[in-house]
Amino acid sequence: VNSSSITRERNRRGEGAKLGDEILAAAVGLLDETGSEESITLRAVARRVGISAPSIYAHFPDAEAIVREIVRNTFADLTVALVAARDAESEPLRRLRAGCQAYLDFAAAEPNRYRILFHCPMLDAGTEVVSVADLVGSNAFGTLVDGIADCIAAGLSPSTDPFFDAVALWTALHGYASLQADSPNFPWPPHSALLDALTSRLALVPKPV
Amino acid sequence: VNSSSITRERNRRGEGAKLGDEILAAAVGLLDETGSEESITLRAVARRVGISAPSIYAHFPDAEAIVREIVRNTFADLTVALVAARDAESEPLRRLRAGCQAYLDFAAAEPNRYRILFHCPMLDAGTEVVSVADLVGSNAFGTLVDGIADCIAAGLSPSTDPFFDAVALWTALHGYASLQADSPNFPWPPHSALLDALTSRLALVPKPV
DNA sequence: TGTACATCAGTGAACGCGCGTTCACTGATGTAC
DNA sequence: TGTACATCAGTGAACGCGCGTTCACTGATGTAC
Repeated sequence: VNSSSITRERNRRGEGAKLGDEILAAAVGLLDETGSEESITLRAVARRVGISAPSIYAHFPDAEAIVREIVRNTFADLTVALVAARDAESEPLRRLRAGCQAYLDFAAAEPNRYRILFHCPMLDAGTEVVSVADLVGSNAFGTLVDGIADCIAAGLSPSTDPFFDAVALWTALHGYASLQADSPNFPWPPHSALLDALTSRLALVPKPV
Repeated sequence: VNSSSITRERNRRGEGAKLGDEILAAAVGLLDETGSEESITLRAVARRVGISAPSIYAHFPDAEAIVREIVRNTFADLTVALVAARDAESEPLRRLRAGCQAYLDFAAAEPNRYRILFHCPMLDAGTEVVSVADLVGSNAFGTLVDGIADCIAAGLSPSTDPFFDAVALWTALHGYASLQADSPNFPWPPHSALLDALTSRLALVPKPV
C-alpha cells in the first residue's frame, strides 16, 4: 500500500544501499516538519520515501536506529563545520570568534538536528549515541578549548583556565542557539552584538572580581 | 477497565474539581518518568490517577489542554521562585546572584517542566501558551533586568544597557540549566564557580573590548 | 424524621486510527554456462 | 549468443497494541418537601 503520490524507481542491483540514505533524509525531513523526533516512525518514513514499511528493516534493525544514525551524522557534521571555521582563520581572536559563529550558524540552520544532539528521549533508555567522552575529546569541543588557549598563548586573554572558559562559553552559545530557535519572536538584540558580548566577556576576561 | 493496582475513592459531592489537580500531578509524574511530554496521553494519565479515560473530559477539553496547563503552572511557579529569591536579599549584587541561583535551582529541581517551557512540539501548532510578550513583561525576566539595573544604580556595574545584559545572562543561564540536565556526566567545573563567572562576566562588566 | 429525586462523579464498551514488527512472497536483473 | 537461475530489492497482508474520543449509562449523595 503506497498511499503517497511518490513514485520511486527500484534501485538497480548492487545499489540497494542507496535506500539507507534516502531513509535518513526522509527521517530528517519529518523531524524538520514537526520539530519532534516522535514523528519519525517507520511507517511515516516509508511513506515519505515511497517504499513499504518492512523495506526499512533491510537497512536499519529497528525504528530507533534511524534516529541514532541521525544523531551520529549530526555530531559529525557539526564537528566538520567547527574545524572548517577554525582552519579558515589564523589570527587567534578571529579564529575563536569564527568558531563561535559557526556553532551558532549550524544550530540556526539545523535547529532540529542540533536539538536532538542534546535531548532525545526516544533514545535515552540506555545507550547514549554521543558519549560525554566523545564530546570532551572531540574536535567539536576541542576547537573551543584550543581557540581560547591560542588567545592566551598570544597574550590576548588573561585567562588561566581554557577548559573552564570553554565550558562557560559553550554554555552560553548553547543557550543562545536554543533560545533563538525556540523563541524567535523574543526581541533579540542584534546578533553580532550578542555574539561579541558572549565571546569576549566569557573567553577573554580576567578571572571574575 | 482499571488495570492499575491503584484504588481511588470517588470524590464527595462538590469536590469533583479535586480530580483536576490529581490529573495534572499524574501528568507531571509521567513527564518526569520518561522525560518526554509525548508520554502524557489521556489513557496513561487516567491509569495513573486510577480513573477511566473519559473521566478526564470533565476537567480538560482534550489531551493537549493538560500539557498547556502544566506549562502555565510551571511559568507561574518559576516566576514565584525568582521573585522570592529577589525579595530575600537587599544588597544589589547578592540579589542578582540569588536570582540566578534560583533560576538554576528551579531548572535542576524540575528539569522536565523547565524544558517544556521552551520547547513543546505537542503544543507548537498554533497557540503559544506563554507568549513572548508575557515573558518579556513578566516578573520572571523582569527580575533579571531589574537586578542588573539595581547594580548599575548602585555603581556596581559599568553596564549601560540592562536589557542587553539581561539577555546575555539569561542566555547563559538557560544554556547552563539545559546542558546540566541533559549532560550530567560532563566534567562540569564546580557549580558556584561557573555561576559566579557567568553572572559577573555577563552582568557586571564594561562593554566588550 | 423519612423518603423521593435531581445531580454529581464518574464508568464501560465501542469506534477507527497509526504504530512496530513478522512472514511468506514476487518480480526484475545480472551472471554462469 | 541464448538461456536457466540465483540473488537482490523490495511488497502486501496480517498480528496485536495503545491511542483519542463518543456515547449511553450507573450508582452514590445530598437536598427539598
